[in-house]
Amino acid sequence: MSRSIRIADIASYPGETVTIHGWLTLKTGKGQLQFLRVRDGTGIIQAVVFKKDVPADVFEAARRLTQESSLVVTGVVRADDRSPGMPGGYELGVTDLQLVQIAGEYPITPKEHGPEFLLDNRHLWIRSSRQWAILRVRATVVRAIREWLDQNGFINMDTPILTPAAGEGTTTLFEVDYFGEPTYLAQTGQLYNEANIYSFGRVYCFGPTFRAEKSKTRRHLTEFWMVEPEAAFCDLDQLMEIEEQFVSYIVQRTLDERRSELAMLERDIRALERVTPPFYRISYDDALHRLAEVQARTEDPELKELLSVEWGSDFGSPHETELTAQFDKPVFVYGFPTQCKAFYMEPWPGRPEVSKSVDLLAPEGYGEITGGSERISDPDLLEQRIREHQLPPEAFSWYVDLRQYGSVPHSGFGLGVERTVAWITGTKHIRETVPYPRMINRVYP
RNA sequence: UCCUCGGUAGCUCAAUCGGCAGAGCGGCCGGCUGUUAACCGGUUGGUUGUAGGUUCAAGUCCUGCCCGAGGAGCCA
Repeated sequence: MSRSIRIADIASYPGETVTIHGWLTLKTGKGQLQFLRVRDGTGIIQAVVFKKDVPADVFEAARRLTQESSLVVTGVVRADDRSPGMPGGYELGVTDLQLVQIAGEYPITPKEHGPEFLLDNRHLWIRSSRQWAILRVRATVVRAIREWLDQNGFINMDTPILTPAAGEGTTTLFEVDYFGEPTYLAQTGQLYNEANIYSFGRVYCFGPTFRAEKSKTRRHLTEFWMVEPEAAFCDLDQLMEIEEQFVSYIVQRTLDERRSELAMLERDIRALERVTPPFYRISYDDALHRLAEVQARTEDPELKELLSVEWGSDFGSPHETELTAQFDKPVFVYGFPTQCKAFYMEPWPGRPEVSKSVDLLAPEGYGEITGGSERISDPDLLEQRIREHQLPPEAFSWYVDLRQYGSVPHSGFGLGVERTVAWITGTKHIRETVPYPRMINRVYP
């Protein structure tokens, strides 16, 4: 009876006979030699079955294995530079092999496939090595998020997913029949966070959020995960300091724990190693000047058209791409026009047309990963803004109420998990950064 | 919602001017002692997205619809 081990720990057992429980990801047979690539969830290892080393029925079983067949394989661990895997450098000289199940014809072959086919087979696609690596990075990112916040005085305070018709306008909300009354899936926990800081000081909510936008781009999901920290006695400058510490920690923690996964994904590690405080800070006005320069320089008429932007408009994806191309790590853009941002943002001192808002743009064209602001603390101004935005006052009465009892300057931001994982892993489309993506026209599987 | 491109074997694709619907991979059978998406030989595999139209003849041309991809807007 040999010891059962995990492939991740293979380097601890050179020369020993061990047993691995897993699945066949790939097989290349060569007469009396069968190379089995076996996956157990923790890693991948090559198991070599040589006809003369095993009983005839074991060799026959190895020969008959199909892709994704489940098996229990026993063999001697030996170092071998030729052996692929994760971690590589070791292989298993098979002495025994038990079949658990011969898999039927597996649809995902080691060749190229299109996105529609892969998404229809997402329940199988997650077994592929690239998806495996991305989702392991995601798990680390999620844990790093909680670690940093928990270690820096933020307390986790869950906010509701079923919400009344509040939010920031109802057009992008999914409606749910709540015992005959319409309610909506949350698109933010921020307003509740603002209530919670008066009891806990610094809080965060972390969960799925929902946007019914008919977006069809590589940066959008209808269901995505967002962490939203909120802090009392915190102005915009202090918020940016929190954000850069937070994001840097997430990236560095991922480099510590998931370096080999990032290498599998062929991510440029050095670009991530640069992600340390301080980040660049530019104002909206400065950003506008930079975009005008790019626009004047470019000879691409299409780009020229896409980059035209008036003072007062929010940036689109082309603007973010051009801006972030000028920096080698994340850049804050602060001080957006009041008119293009949400109703609750504090005005800039002496410039009411500008808000104390800040977006964090990831480099390499990944765009906005956080959006935040200092919130209005004055009850009269807040009520005025609610009127200006024609929001139903009764739905926001509790929110205004917060400003009656010890109102303080406070700030917060939201960070999109999928966009962050896409940036860190170098994944083009965020649909690969969540196990089961929800997009317009896709809720299966 | 708008713009562009696409839909042919399980998968990825080809099919010239409208003239017999093909290849690679996968599967199956056989061969091979170091394969890395192995290789070699054989074999299997089709309601060309859908409904109409034009034509002696439509994968190919025309019209509607459905589905997908990339982008815009909006956003994290």
